[in-house]
Amino acid sequence: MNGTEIILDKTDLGILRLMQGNARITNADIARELEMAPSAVLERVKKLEQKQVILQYTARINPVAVNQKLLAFISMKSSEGMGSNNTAKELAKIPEVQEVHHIAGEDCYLVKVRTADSASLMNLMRNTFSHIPNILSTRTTIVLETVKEEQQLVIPEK
Amino acid sequence: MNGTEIILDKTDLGILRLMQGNARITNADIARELEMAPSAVLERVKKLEQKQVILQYTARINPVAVNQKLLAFISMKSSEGMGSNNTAKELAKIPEVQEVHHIAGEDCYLVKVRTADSASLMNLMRNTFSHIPNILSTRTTIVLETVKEEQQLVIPEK
DNA sequence: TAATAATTCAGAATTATATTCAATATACAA
DNA sequence: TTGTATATTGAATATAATTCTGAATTATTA
Repeated sequence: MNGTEIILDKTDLGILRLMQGNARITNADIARELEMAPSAVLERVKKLEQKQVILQYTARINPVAVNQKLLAFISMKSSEGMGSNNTAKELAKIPEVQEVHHIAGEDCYLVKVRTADSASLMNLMRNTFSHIPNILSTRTTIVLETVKEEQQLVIPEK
Repeated sequence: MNGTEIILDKTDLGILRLMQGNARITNADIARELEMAPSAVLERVKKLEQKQVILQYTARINPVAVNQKLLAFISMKSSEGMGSNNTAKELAKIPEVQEVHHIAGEDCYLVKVRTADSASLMNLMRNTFSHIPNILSTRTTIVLETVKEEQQLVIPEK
């Protein structure tokens, strides 16, 4: 028992479902949907934010519209011992790096990167990745086509 | 020239930057930040939505809070010919599947999946993936720790 | 069990924001 | 330059957010 357990009831899950689908939904609309008072919705939303159940409200932007056409996954081996993840933390600081996962198996990290094009990916690897210590090797996989990309979670009914 | 080119000016990019950081920011606050009238912000936001520059407003939810503790990447080979991506489309329909990418190289698809635990991943693969035709082989990589996960884009200044 | 405390909620009042619209301004092309 | 389309402003109005209070429910403790 570490005091961090989070218990969410049906109403909370309803709020999360609505906000995951549309973060700009008004409290008033949530209230109508869930048949409660807007003030009560507001209270719950604030609590969900405080408890870090809601991590962020974000607008998903079309990468092509802002000239970020290239998506790549990079597998990286690191010479770091298990337990420390400084390499990962360094990677995480890079804005073009969207994800850093420590994975089971041969390769230590899986890194998701988005840049304008392959040339800028090269630059990023040469200028930025190369300054991060402990990277032994990298294997870059270019995405040719993205069929689905979102991180909507499956929120339980209850 | 296909009429679909999107030209964004400094103001649009400013709006996108603010909304990417906080989708629940008010138009009034955007207006203050960018020194323009709230009504003008509203118009631009609507256009950005129409043009599909803004794809969605979403709340990022802590996966642990809604019992989605397991994250995995699955490499899949498909017997489909290049060009058709029906397998990918089928995969995309599955709610637990967050991403489907067609990648260059040996494996045809990279699939990102989130479930409650390894048992439910097994169930998903046995019950759902197995019904999708043309999948020749899969290689599942379990994520041990996620150091960073977001899809904030690097939005150019101008 | 009874008393107390903590939560949760609804509703009214206030404040702030969204939205609409008409009037200007601006940009652009002929 | 002049006309045309587009974008912006500012005022008015409609909606929504927020605060607060008290009532009701739920948990906690003696």
